[in-house]
Formats: sequence, structure tokens, C-alpha cells
Amino acid sequence: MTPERRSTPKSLKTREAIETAARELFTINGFDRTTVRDIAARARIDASMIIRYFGSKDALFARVAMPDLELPDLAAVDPQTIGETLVRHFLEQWEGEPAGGGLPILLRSAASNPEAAERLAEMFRAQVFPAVARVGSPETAPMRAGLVASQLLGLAMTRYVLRLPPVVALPRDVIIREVGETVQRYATGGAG
Amino acid sequence: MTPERRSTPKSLKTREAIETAARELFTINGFDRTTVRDIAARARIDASMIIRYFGSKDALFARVAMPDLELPDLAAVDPQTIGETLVRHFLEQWEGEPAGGGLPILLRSAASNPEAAERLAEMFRAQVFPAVARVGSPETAPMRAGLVASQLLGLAMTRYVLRLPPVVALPRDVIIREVGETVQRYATGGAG
DNA sequence: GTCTATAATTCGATAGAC
DNA sequence: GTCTATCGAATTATAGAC
Repeated sequence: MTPERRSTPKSLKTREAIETAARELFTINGFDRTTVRDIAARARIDASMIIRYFGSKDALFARVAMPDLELPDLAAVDPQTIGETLVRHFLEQWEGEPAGGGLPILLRSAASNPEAAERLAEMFRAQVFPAVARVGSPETAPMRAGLVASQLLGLAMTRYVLRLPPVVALPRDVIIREVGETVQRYATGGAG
Repeated sequence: MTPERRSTPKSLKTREAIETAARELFTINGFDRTTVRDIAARARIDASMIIRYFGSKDALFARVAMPDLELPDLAAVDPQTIGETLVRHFLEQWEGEPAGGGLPILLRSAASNPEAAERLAEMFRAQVFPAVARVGSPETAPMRAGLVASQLLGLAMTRYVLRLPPVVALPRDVIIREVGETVQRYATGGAG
């Protein structure tokens, strides 16, 4: 009997082990400082398997660095709490699952990897901009979304990448309140 | 006659050529993606000269990546305009001189280079924190300074590193007004 | 499907001639 | 003071045995 063609458990397990190890190391050290050998060692397989399964280091990175904010429908929430909702969701995305959602990977690598930077920009354009556009004047939407992005990315940079002590120490509810107020003002164009 | 010992014009010129090239490339590509050969080629000298003059690539990076915000004395300005003052100064620091002040270098490399990250954090701790501490309750100073840092770094990331189009397109006075209002609230603890 | 062995580059850094 | 030549280590990726 030939083995079932629709699923190969052994190789699937190896693939997932590689992807998990890659996500963890890319998140911690960024693209440049993560080697194929490091990933292989963590996944407890041989380095050549990574090339065999994914073709190249770049292809593996592209595979595991596909963030999705999975933003809630902002039209359904109270317009007065849009800021807090965005910040809360953003925090959960970062701190939720291990190696949260591909976003940390991109932020780590965006500064020195043009492809990662483009992908991060694209994610904001595709997910944050439309959400913000819905709650204010269309003509100021790009500006408002850009300001929202600047605050959210700055929060992530200082809290998760730079790990500035006072920002790391901030309780989650304080961040949601304080930064939420800023995002609220940016998103709704409080100053016109 | 022995040549004057106190100054060696030839070597000084070479040193400066190396430092200038290094600043430019570190700013564009970050630490990891900049090779000593790249720097040598841009400075139009041999790669071995860089090691001879600076000892190592790390030492050269440390030499050219020493940012100084040169913040104005915030005690001397109107407390109601501290936010705008901080943002305006921050923008001028970035956009002023070529390869503005070492700050872009650090931001490019901070995500994947722990030493650069530590140095960037130290710069904020040494220069932004005291300035913010002066205009509000001492016990909330770290939190307020951290929030200020998050917004300023996020602005830099989106405008100069990621180059998000709507943030790049923002006129300088709009940034000073909008982001300045946020920084003002963070710095003075507007929400308690 | 997995591993050993290695090719082909590229890196930072060194030695020494001139 | 500058360059040529090169070392030794590390990198991604490949070829082929089992």
C-alpha cells in the first residue's frame, strides 16, 4: 500500500517545528542575526532541511512574517472608545500568543530589512487605515491613520524592542487609558 | 625636519572620510547590513585602513553613534508649549544636518543590535527624562517620560525608517501641532 | 525523510611590503 | 600612511549517501 498522499504527518511535524523555531528566533534577534543553523538547532533538525522545505532563508522569513491584526469592526463599537479599543487590541496582539501574530518579527527586522519594512507599512495601510477612515472625514483619513500608526508603533518599539524600563513597567490598563486617549484624538481628528 | 607632531592633516582627512562614510551607510542600512568594505569603498580608501584607524567595526560604530539631543532648557520655556518645543527640537535634530546627529544611526540598528538599543535607551534616560521630570510630579516622571519617548520614537520610525507615505507627507507645522499636543499631555500628566 | 560533507561566498581582521 | 594579499571563521545553499 502506498502511504496516504493527502497528509504526511512526519514532514508536517518537521515543517511546523521549523516555523515555530524561526518565529521565535526572528522575534528575538531579527532577520539578520538569525542564522539557518540557529533555527535548525532550536527545531532539533538539520540545517539542510530548512532549505529543502522552504527553499531559502528569505522564503522562510516571508512565510512566518505575515502579520494580521484581525482588527474588530470599529463601526460596531462606541465611537467614543475607538482609541481604547485599538490600543487594547494592539496590546493583546503583542502579548497574547507566543511570538504574537508575526508583528514582533516585522518590527524587529523592519529597520534593516527593506522587505520587512514594506510589509509592515502594507499591514498598516491595509488594516489600520480603513478602520480609521470609517470614523471621520475621508480627506483627513491618511493623516489621522498615520498619526495612529506612529503612536502604536512607538509604543511597541519602546515596550517590546527597546524595553525602556518605565514603559515596560506600565500596567496594561494605564496604557489603554493614556495611549488610548491619544489614539482616540488622532483617529477622530480631535484638533481638526 | 620631522613633521609636526601635534597634527597630521593627511591622517585626519582619512579619519573624517571614514567617519562620514560610516555615518551615511549606518544610517541607510543599519549596523548589520553595513560592511567595512562598503565603508571603505565610499570613503575611497582601503578596508584595512578602517581597522587600523578604529580597531574594529564595533569601535567605529560606537564612535559615530553618539547622539546628543541637545535639548533646550525646558524650565526656561512656557510650560504650556513644552510639548511643541520638544517635538520641534526633535524634528530639527532629525532633518537638520546630514545624517542628523547620530540618532538615525541608533534607530536603524537598535532593533537588531542590543548595544545600539541600550545606547538609545540611555540617551532617553539621560536627556528626555530629566527634562520631563521638571514639569510635573516627580513620582510620575518615569511614566510620563516613557510615554513621551514612545510617541517621539514612533514618529521617527514611521517618518524616517518605515517612511509611511501619509506620515512622510505631513507638513512640519502640522506634526508640531498635533504630536506636540500629545507630548504636552504626556509630559505634564494631563490625565493624572 | 534525514543526515554528512562540502561548495561558494562573504565577513572582520591581520601581516607585511613599499 | 597606504595598499596587496590573505587568513580564519561564519554564512547560505547544494550534492549525494543512507
